[in-house]
Amino acid sequence: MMVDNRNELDRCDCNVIHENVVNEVREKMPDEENLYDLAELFKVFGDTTRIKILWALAESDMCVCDISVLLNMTQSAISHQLRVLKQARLVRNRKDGKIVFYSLDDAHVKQIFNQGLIHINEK
Amino acid sequence: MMVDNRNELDRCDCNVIHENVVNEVREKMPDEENLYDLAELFKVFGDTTRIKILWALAESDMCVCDISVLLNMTQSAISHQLRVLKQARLVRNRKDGKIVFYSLDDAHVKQIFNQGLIHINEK
DNA sequence: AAAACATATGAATAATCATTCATATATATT
DNA sequence: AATATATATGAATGATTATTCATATGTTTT
Repeated sequence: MMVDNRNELDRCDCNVIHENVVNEVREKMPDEENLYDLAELFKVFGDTTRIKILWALAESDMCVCDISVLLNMTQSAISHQLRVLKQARLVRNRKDGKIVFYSLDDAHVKQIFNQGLIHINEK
Repeated sequence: MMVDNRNELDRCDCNVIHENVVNEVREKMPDEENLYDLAELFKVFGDTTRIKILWALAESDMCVCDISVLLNMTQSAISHQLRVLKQARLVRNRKDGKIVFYSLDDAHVKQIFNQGLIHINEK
């Protein structure tokens, strides 16, 4: 009995229309892992509070309290988001007595943001 | 009676530590609207399925069915995500009979993705 | 030592959202 | 005309997550 080896997968409820296109694109797709990491990075950028924090830190190092005042949000909310940013290795912190200063830990953030703004303001 | 006009806001449960820093950063912050739009854009990028679709379309125009097969997902799931991408003006479509072809509607997407990959692979 | 302060964090809540399922629409084929 | 195909879409569901609240930790001041 012949095996059905068309490019038709169980999850897809339609037929392949352009098999060559699919195969060519498949070859050029980055690794699953890279695409996952990329989505995770953008997920971090996809929140107004975190965008604001990053933009602020691009201007100057700031302590948690300063950021809370700047964004008019509770210290707790800011601390939680700083943790997310730190886990994504987008910010780092240094302690000075009871004050903790945060700073940007990536030179590309501003560039990525500017690229995004270009898209937004284009149309 | 004196008005308390320190830079202390009701939402923040701590005192300003570096008022000058806060004021300087505040001046340089982009408009609230721009920051919101930026977060919205990155929110769209912050999903593996959408990242994959965009990356695929950067290689070649594809119909909905092709994309479903490529990503091994249902046509419905792909259609829903294509709608999100279209609303974000990241893709456009053209109809050819009963087939609908989607293509990238923005030249910067690939650049933004590459910047993101640089961050990911840096450390 | 006690009080005040800056920050961190766990649990709860509310909101958002990706996918699925069922079905609708539009076009092509028989 | 009837059937098959490609795509779109509304509702439901389950998962994720941003903020709040309460509280813990660590440091400084009195």
